[in-house]
Amino acid sequence: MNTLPVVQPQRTKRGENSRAVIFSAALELFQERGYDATTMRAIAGRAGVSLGSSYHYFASKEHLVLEFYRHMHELHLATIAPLLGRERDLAARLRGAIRGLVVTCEPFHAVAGSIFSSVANPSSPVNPFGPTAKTIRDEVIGLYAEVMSDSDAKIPADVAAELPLLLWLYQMGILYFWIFDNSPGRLRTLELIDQTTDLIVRLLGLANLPVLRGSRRRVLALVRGIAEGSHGSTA
Amino acid sequence: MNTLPVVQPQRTKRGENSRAVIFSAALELFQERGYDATTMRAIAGRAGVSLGSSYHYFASKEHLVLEFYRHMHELHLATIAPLLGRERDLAARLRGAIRGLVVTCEPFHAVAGSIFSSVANPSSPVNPFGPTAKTIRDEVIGLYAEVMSDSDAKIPADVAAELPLLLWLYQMGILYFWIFDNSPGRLRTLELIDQTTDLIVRLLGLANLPVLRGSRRRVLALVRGIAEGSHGSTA
DNA sequence: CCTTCAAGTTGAACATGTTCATATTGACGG
DNA sequence: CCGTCAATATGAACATGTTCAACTTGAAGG
Repeated sequence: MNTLPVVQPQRTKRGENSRAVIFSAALELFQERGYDATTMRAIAGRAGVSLGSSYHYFASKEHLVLEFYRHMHELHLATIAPLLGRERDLAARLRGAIRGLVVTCEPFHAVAGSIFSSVANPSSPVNPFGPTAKTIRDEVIGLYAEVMSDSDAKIPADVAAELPLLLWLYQMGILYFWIFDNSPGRLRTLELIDQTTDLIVRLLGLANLPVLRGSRRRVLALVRGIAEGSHGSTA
Repeated sequence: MNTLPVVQPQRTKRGENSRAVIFSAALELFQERGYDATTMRAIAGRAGVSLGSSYHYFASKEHLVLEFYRHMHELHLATIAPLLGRERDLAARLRGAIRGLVVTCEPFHAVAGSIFSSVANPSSPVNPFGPTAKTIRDEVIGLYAEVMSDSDAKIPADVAAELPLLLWLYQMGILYFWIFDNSPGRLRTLELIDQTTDLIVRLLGLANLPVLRGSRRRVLALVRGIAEGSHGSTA
C-alpha cells in the first residue's frame, strides 16, 4: 500500500511531510476553535509554513475537509474492526458500526455543524454525492456491504444489491441528527441508533411478507433509479 | 394582514420600500448569476442603495435566503391552492403539492445548490430546523397538515399527529434530489414524486395491518422523539 | 563542482462578506 | 418655521479565502 510505481519521484520526502504537518495543524485547530473560526493563515502559522504553501497541498479549505473525511473513516474502521471480526448477528453488527461512527466523531461534535455546511453544497468538492468524493464514498459504502454480507442474516439478492447504499444514507441521517444532539453523553443519538437499527433489521425480515412484496419491489426500483441518477449528473 | 398595531411608526413608508427593492434586486441577481456569484455590492448597486443600507435591512446574505424561502412558499401556496380546493384524494393532493413545489422552484434550479449550502449549516439562521426559521417552518408544515386533513383519507390519530412533519421532511428530500437532477424537463424528479407519493399513501394503508402494528408504534415513537429533540436544543 | 529543472515555498494582491462611525432625512411637538 | 430624534443611508475599513508571479531547494546528469 506504500509502494507505488515510480511516478512522483521527489514529491514524497519533503512534500509528503509538509502535507501531513499542514493537515495535522488543521485538525488541531478545527478541534480548538471550530471550522469557521479556523483561518487558513492560522493553519499555515501553526504548521510553520506560508499561506501559499497550504494552498499548494490543499486546493481549498474544503479540500482539508475531504482529508478530514478520510481520516475519520480510517479511525472508524479501526474502531469497529474487532466487532466486525467477531460478531455475526446483523442487528448487532449494524448497531456497533453506527455507534462506532458517532463515538469516533465525538471529539469533533462542535465542529461538525459548520463542516456540514460545505458538505451539503452540491458544487463543493466535499459533497458526498459528487465525483471528487467518489473514492471515499465507495469505501464507506463498502464498509456497509461488509457489515451486511459477513453477517449470518439471509438477505434476498435484490435487497442485498441496494442495502449498502441505503445504509450509507442512513448513516448520514444519523450523523445529521447527532450534530443537533446536545443531550448529555449524546444519549439521544445512541438511543436513536439502537431503535432504528432494530427497526431496519425487522423491516428486512418483513420484506418477504406477501403483502409487502409489491412495495418492496417498488422501493428497490426507486433506489436503483436514484443511484443511477447520481452517476450521470453530478453538479 | 397589513394593519399592525402602532409599534413601528415611521419604519414603514421609506424603509419598507427600500427593503422590497433590495430583496427584489437580490432575487433577480440570484437568477441571473447564481447565489455565490451574486455580490452584496452588486445587490446594493442594482437596488440603487449603498452597501451599508443592504445590511441595515438584511443582517447577512443568508437572511436574504430566509426571505427567499418565504417568497417561494407564497408562490407555492398560490400555485397549489386551486388543487387543494377541489381535489380530495390524498394521493392526488400530495402529488400535486410536491409537484407544485418543484415547478415553483424551477426558475431557481441553478441557484438552489449553493443556497442549500447555507441551509444545511445548523448554525445558520436559514437552517430549517433552527429557531430563526420557526415561523416559516411551521407554515410549511401547516400546509402539509392541510393536504392531509382536508383529504378523504382516514388516517389514525397517532399517525395523523406526526404525518405533517414527516411530509415536510419528505419534501426536503425531494428538493435535494431535484437539485441534482439534470434530466430534461426534470422528468426524473417528477417520476420520483409520482412513485414516492403513491408509496407513501399505500404504506399509510398498510400501517393498519396487524403485522405492522408494532413497527408502526415504534416508528411513531421515534418521530415524536426526534421532533421533541429539535425543540429543546437548536444550535 | 556546475547546470538544470521540477517540486516546493513565499508573501503580496485581490474579492467579498461584514462592521461601524458618521451623515442625512423627515415626521412631530412647540 | 425650528429643533429633536429615531429611522435611514453611506462608504471606508477589516478579516479571510484564494490567486499568482517570483523565488528557493535539492537531486540528477555531466
